[in-house]
Amino acid sequence: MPMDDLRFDHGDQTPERLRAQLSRLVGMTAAQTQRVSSEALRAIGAHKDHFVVLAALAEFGPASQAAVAGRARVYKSDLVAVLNELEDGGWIRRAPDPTDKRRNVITITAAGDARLAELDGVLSAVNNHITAPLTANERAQLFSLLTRVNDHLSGSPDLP
Amino acid sequence: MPMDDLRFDHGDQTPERLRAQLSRLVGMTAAQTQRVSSEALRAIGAHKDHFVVLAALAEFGPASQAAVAGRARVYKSDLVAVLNELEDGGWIRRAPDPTDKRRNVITITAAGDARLAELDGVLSAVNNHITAPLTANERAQLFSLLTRVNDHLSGSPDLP
DNA sequence: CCCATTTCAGCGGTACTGATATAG
DNA sequence: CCTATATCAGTAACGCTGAAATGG
Repeated sequence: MPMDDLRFDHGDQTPERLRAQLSRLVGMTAAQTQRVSSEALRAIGAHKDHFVVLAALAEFGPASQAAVAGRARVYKSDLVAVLNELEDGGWIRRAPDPTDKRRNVITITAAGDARLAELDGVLSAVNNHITAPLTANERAQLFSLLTRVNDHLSGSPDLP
Repeated sequence: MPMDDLRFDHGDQTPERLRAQLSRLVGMTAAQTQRVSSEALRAIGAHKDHFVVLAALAEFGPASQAAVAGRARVYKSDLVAVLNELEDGGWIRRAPDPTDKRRNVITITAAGDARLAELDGVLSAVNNHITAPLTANERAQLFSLLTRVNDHLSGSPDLP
């Protein structure tokens, strides 16, 4: 993986190195947001992967576990437990694919749609709490900037 | 912890829920940046905490472990191992405080200053790589927005 | 007696890797 | 024979908690 050889432009000799590293800043922010969001989700018996998986099913329709894993960007190995939990809640169905016996076809249920709406509500409240000090414009800016960084770093390779 | 009760403003009925959650976006970005940055640091035998601790010592001068932990925002319990490693490298000195026998006084060495410059260089390159698709203005914006979110979420309470 | 400091031991959740069995 | 799928087992680093020992 190539790495550009320019130095980061802080004002020159900086005494404030501690606040100057983006990798640290984004890491700290992620830790805090994850704490808030998983707290809120745990209160209703969910994890964050529940949301992504249900959202991927609602958006793209029924699919094999491998396809869902790709769309939700969850590792196939981790998806198994998530689907077990979602199945136990009655939010998805896991049925063998008649056309390819290796595959399961995952389908979201009506209860799953409702659950997704519930999770969406909780996460939206979390996102509002997180971005409380920002204006609507600034939220959109932050979102756009992070999306660009994210797309640049991931290049969307398939997860193993 | 209070949570605002407004719904997050996405365009209304969104089919793109997967890309619409800031908590997820910041989490994914953090995972990627951490992977890149810890890879780069491991190549020279360092972790990210090495940088923060050395930077805190360089910026604020010698201090007790508790003070360093507060400034670097590293848990006191985790700091112990970090200081052991930094001491083994000759980058810091750990000496008992004569005025308070509970404390160690941590001091950065000349070698530590050089090591800090090395780590700063590596991390700056990493940050440039991460923000490669952004203009200088956009980098500054992202930095400012994240800082505000971060300050809002942490409120800078002391770590245990 | 209570509080501060250092250290150790452990936990829970996350991203990630590898191996295995089954089937195309 | 090689590849894909679902599943299981396990790892590493991280953020964080709790308790013990020593000393103010």
